[in-house]
Amino acid sequence: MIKLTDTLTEKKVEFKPLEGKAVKMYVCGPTVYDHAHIGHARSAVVFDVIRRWFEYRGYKVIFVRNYTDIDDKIIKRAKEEGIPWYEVAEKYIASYEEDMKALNVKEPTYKPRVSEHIREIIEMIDGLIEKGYAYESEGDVYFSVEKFPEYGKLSKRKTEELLAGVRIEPGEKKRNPLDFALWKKSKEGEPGWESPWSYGRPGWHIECSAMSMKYLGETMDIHGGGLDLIFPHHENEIAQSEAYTGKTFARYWVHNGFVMVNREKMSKSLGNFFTVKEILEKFSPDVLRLFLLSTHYRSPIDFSIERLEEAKRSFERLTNFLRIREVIEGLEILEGEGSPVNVGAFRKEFEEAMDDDFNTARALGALFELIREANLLKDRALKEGKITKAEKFSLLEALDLVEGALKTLGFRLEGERGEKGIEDELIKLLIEVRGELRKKKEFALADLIRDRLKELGIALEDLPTGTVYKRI
RNA sequence: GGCGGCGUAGCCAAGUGGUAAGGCAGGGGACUGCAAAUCCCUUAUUCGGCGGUUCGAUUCCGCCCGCCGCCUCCA
Repeated sequence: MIKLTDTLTEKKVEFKPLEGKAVKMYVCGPTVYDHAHIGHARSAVVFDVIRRWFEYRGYKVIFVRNYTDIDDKIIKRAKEEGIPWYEVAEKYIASYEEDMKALNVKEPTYKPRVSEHIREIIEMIDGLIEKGYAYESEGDVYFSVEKFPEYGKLSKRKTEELLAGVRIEPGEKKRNPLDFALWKKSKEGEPGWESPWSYGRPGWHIECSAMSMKYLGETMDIHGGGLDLIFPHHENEIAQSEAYTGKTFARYWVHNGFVMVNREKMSKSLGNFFTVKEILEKFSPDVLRLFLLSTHYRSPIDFSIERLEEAKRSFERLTNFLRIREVIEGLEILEGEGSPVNVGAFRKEFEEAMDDDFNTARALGALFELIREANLLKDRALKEGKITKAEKFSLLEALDLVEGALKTLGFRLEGERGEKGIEDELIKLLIEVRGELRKKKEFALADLIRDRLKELGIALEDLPTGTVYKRI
């Protein structure tokens, strides 16, 4: 049973799918006017893990992530760069996808773009006008918030309170200051599409409603995104969608916390952001992922290079463990039972943690605990040079669990088990030669091999059972 | 001002009405020809402060202090 925290009810609830063993999931993707930063990465990784966990639990996940490829910022950027808006969009979609691939975020089932769904959007706006929820005003179309009494239910705001803080702009075309645009008439020289109201473009919120309905139907299971989207974006999505269909739009709302820098939200406007690309130049995607998953997805996480350095060392503890496989393979088998590691208990703890609102921090904790126990057994066996069948089996089981669990969490673990290539064969040959030299106590030569290999990025470790290597 | 969240060891971070997971750093040890790496052990009588409920609270309630977010575009 998977539990998750639903923003709408503000409670941790049991997830029950709308139909069968399927999860219909929509996550708000980026507005593509710049490279993604770590905040975007967090959202992407968090929902990637959620998706992967549902799949691990046997659900078929239909995952939709949109691209907002037409909006004011993109138009502004196009002017700055002196290229058409669609080239800006194209460029940053490519950049985003490159990042997602690097981060090992699974490909969504659908990746709809706003500009390719204008027809659906117009249809929906038309329907909302027909039902009396929206009105046209000088080429713009607005959603009438007062027609939807439940407005504010997601963000826990009352329309009166919202009105109190509103400043009336001069030349306002809205009937009510809280009304939001469904369609915006294009200004001179701006891109747009023909519609019944004007040559214009969709407002920001309507796109997600129209596109999610196209791919997921009128009601979806999970709608996700960053906390900052709750108001007004998701609130508006609920209003227009539920007004349109008369049905529940999303059955569960899931929101991830912010990435902070010096206790402030990482954002474009504050300029305190690190792009995914610049971080990946210094740290592996797995390290970044471990950093992001070391805190519960709903809590804020403070970003810094120091934190990443910590995550890196922490990650090494995981991968070092995966490398003990070859060590235990070489041990002599001893009669008897011994004291095997109770791997099942750790698997249970890991799964329970993940089932409990995707508690990755707790789940990772369980893996670290297992690693300590397994290392303990390994060290003892290594000292004695012997291991019982049951113990060996439990260590192999532990290795499988840790490796499998990490992969389920989306870690790549590339190169952690040693690729089989000519390069590796050559390294093994050098290790063998060095081993012979060491036996003859020709340490100068042996050390030369070790030093030269290190210069090439291959670190040797002399263990009681032999020498192993890893790339650094 | 309205709404929401947070405050757990040097740092990061889980967690529960019954006496504090895990990671990093620090200290000690094992292993080693030397080294590097690795591994093990160890570090909170205590969970922002003050009251209350309770046999018992870090966990529930109230107040206070500090920090953050949303209320405008934002993952």
